[in-house]
Amino acid sequence: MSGRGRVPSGQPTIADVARHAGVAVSTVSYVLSGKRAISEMTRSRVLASIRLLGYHPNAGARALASRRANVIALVLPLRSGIQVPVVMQFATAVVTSARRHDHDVLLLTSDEGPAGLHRIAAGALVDGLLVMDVELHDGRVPLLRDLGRPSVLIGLPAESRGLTCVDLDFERAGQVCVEHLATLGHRRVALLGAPAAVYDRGTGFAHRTRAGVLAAAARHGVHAVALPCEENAAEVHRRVADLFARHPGITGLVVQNEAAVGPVQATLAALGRRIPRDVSVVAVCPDQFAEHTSPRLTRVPVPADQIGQQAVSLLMRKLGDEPAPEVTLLPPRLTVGDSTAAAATVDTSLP
Amino acid sequence: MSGRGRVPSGQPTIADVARHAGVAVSTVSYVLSGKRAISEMTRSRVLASIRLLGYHPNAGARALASRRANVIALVLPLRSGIQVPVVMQFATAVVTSARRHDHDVLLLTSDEGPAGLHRIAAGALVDGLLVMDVELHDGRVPLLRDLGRPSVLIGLPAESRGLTCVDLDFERAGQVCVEHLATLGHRRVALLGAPAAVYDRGTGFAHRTRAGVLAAAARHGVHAVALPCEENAAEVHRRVADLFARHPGITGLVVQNEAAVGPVQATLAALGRRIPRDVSVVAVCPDQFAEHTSPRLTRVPVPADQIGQQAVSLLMRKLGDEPAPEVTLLPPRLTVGDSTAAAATVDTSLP
DNA sequence: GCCGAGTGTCGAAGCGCTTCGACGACGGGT
DNA sequence: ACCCGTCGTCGAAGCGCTTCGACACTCGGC
Repeated sequence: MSGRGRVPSGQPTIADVARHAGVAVSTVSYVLSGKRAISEMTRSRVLASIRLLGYHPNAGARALASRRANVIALVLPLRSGIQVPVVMQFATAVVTSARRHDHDVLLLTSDEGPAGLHRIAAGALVDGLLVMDVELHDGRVPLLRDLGRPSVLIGLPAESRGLTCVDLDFERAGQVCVEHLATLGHRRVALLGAPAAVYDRGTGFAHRTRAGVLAAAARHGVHAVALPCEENAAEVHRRVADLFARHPGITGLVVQNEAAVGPVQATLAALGRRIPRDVSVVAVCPDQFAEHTSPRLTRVPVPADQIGQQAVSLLMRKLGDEPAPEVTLLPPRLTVGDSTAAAATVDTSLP
Repeated sequence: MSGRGRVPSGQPTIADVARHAGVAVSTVSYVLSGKRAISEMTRSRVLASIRLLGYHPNAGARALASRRANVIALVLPLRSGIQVPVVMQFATAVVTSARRHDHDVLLLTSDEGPAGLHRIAAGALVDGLLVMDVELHDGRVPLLRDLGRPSVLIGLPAESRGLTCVDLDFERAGQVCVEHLATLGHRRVALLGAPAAVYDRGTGFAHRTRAGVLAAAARHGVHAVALPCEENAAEVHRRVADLFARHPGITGLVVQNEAAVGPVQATLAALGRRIPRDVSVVAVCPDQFAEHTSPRLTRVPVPADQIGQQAVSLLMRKLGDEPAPEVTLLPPRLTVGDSTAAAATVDTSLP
């Protein structure tokens, strides 16, 4: 036993590589980082040794010395009313693009609260943060401001100064839906929005969509009602039946809630209203989902991939101390399916 | 300017705490880790300084010195046919319980492949791995074996020796569903399983459920057919209609696919078969989902929370060098809803 | 009154990496 | 022939933490 040595980790270290290649440790480091010129000969010799020994730099040591962990945090919502598949799509998009920038992703849930963010950021476990599902008046915003680490929000709080935010332009999305219906001659439409709880906590995308719908309706002389919409079949049924009882002339529906689409279809069928003959339906939902319903939905997809990618790019820019725009809103794109058609002459004799 | 010093990070270090509390650095460390006895007086003085300075240990330094990153990797599937909400539930359960063990979670997607796992593990970014959606003959299994880091699989590969696996006992789940139907007097049942692609790649849970269904059926003298089931409405409709055309006597349905439940209900309605009067339906799906359908489903939930928690516990045990069982199968629990009832006298005059 | 077994604390040696300054070797301008 | 700038490499100093051995003390037992 040689004194107080601990057991070696087993993994080869940069010193092993240096020894094997017959160069200094720092040279190996520079080969890896490219921060100084290295002759082609040395370079290839070092790389060969690295491959041969199966060397992987120790993340902790690297983080300690360089003050960069090459890890970003992804703060996901765990709340009710979130659109699970969309969130999942975000997450994978974020992981994939982060890897493309040579970063890994640490998964946080908001339920550890501000303390969690603080712990992570202060402990230098991550270099920057990506925060999803931001509310209009989000308590985490001031925290992010003085966390001392770059961050990007997915979503748009009421006050975005000094922050970096990315999102779909939900207001435009709402407008686009209504404009599509208006063009088809619909004069009375309704928005089946997010669950009431989502509006209550002031989640941006729900409010902005509603605002867009109402604004576009007003502009085009369309009568519009907006109501929240829960995700379970029974409740959807009740709401939709009630809606048509009150407003029998409605011929256009904008559905914001992927989970509600199925029940809405079923309810319309039960009410004897066919899609798109009697009622046209536009949904805000993933393309993949829309393609699998019958009839195929006319929809405005939430481009989770793009948003995720964009968010990562912006965060990387900030990590590199480059300036980043405060607000990036991606333009919505409406894809016409088979669930919308020209408005029929109003037939008030419908049941 | 004092020579070659770099800019200090801004965060207080353990040395700052030690100085402030008037003790040695090592004493602070021992207060934090509890690995040596510290007098109550010193202890509280140190803790006060920590709080006052807002000290958070640097994760990199800690990882480097202790050879433990206090981070585990969660390897999520990104494939088609996965049950997104269930995966999400897993993920959150894992994050939450990991935090309870003072660990964070690094999110990996399998699409970086084995190289990704290797990079992470060799670089000591994580102490252990949690791998989801394991296939019967999963290519990652041999890799995990010689990765040199503890791992726990969620799912059950064909050969589980030397591994640690957690899952719902899907075989029993299948049995329980059939037994429930058999007890109610059903004599012809069908399993609408996972999408064909899921069987093709040999995903354990799908195969095991099918085996359980068929075995229980045989044992109870029930006639059973099992068929894969895609997730889009049109396809479901085709399959189900075809099924009843071929086997008009079927009165019991086991549906394994949350996404298929809605379309199945719609199809049955379209075929003029009422639930549960004409057809009883048992689903393998989350409780929350089952509660929101009408009628409320009889179901065997996948206890994603429990599985996730259990997986983390096992991984922690392995990280502490304690032995862990190779296979942990959680017993399924059937909850009776309103979608199953006693089999009606066979009425072959049905359309 | 002395020994041995704790207790509580300290100092120092790393953990594996990055980065800074230094320095020899070379080459082009004058 | 000389100086200077550039290129390629090296050595060493940390980064902030854990952990080991050492070293006072205190206390009970004989």
